[in-house]
Amino acid sequence: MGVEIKISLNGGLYLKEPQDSKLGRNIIMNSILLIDEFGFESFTFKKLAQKINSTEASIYRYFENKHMLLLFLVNWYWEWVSYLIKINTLNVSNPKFKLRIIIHSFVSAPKDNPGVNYVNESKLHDIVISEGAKAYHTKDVDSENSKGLFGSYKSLANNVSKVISEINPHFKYPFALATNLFEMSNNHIYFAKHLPKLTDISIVEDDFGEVENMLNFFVDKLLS
Amino acid sequence: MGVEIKISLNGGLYLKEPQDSKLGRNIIMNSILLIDEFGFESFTFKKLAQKINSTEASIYRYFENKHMLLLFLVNWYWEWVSYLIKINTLNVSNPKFKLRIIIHSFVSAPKDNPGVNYVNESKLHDIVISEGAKAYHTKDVDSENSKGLFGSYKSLANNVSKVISEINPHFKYPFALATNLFEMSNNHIYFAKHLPKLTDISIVEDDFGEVENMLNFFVDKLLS
DNA sequence: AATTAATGATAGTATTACTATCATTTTAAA
DNA sequence: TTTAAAATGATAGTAATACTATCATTAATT
Repeated sequence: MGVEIKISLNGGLYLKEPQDSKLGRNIIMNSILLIDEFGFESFTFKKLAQKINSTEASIYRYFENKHMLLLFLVNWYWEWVSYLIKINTLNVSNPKFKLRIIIHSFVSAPKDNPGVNYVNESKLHDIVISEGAKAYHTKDVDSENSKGLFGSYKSLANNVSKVISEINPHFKYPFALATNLFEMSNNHIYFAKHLPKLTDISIVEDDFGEVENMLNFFVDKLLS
Repeated sequence: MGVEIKISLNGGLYLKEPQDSKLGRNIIMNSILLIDEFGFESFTFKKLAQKINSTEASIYRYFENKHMLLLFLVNWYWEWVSYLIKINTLNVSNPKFKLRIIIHSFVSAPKDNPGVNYVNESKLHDIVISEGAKAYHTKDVDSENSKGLFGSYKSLANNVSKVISEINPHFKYPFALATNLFEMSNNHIYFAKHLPKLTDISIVEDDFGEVENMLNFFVDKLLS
């Protein structure tokens, strides 16, 4: 019943597609809860197995290791944001307006949006904020990148960079600005919560409006 | 012989001041080399002990664990950058000019600068770029922050934010811009090397000039 | 020369990150 | 409906990691 979204990801991220089985979806759902609860370092497949009444061995049949699982989640997240952006900008042609909607889509994505029942998008957002950078800060970046394991993020960045270039075709840094918007959003939400001296943003009751305003201000200034 | 710099850091970062003993300095020096070589995840105190012909137990007398060691290194790095900025801007009063020098100081810091013999500043810079974000993306941020373990970064951000506010007292995001300059610098150097589709920057022969140009461009636009 | 501090050597423990094997259950095909 | 195949569970085991503890030795200090 209702609309079902299935997000398709690079096959190199998993050993067996977790979205296609009950156990797989359970792994996704509860890994999000556990990583959010304990942090990525303290998260283990054993804990996850216990939580879902399964075994380590079974989880290893889906994911090579917890790093791959994190990569999977992060890619899932960016694909989902891409999807949100797509539907939110469907009939919008003005690029300036489009970029505003894009920013709103990824800053406030998890709040009030169509989701998938086995994914808590809000907690997944928190994970991307707190642990996302670890997904690509590895000794294996280059080999993982060549396998396309960062494809979702790259494709999103590419799309946003196109809108930026539409607004100002002479702007020299469309990709850097695009990625910087994502990184800044995540960073300053994190700073506001944990290292407030590093930002001017404050967050009250999960309202990321100030972040959105800041990004819009940056964009306006930079592309003028 | 020559000028000696000793960088003083929050005592909570270590169990025993490593800069004061031969073994301690050896730990610092070789941990930088090993983390750079293997990446933080694969770096262990055992490997380090072997490399310096010492023992795990001895290393544990200096640092609680490898996370603390990383925090120490990162703080050391930011203190060192602060020091560079201070001497490079000694007689500069124009804040716009000052900010340019600041940017140059941290982007190209490790290239041609007075250093400390037991620290390879260039490799330490690489570590900050590749692993730095892990220092504060932990479940223990809050408690570590309350102990002042991110003090060096915060104080640097504070100083830079002051210069930003001098340039434009009406600018609403001096702290966010300051930290964003650091994060952007590190991120885009990393992207240029490993995920070039995420940036417009390219780096040829360790010349970070393009990064510097980009940051200067951003600053000029945003503060105008 | 005596005392204290720093380091080394060695051993041991709990946890992690897996891999392997076989039994059982579920699903799909004939 | 039976049969085969695929998925999962149960159990065991291994190598490495992240420590802690104890005692011996060496170096520094008084």
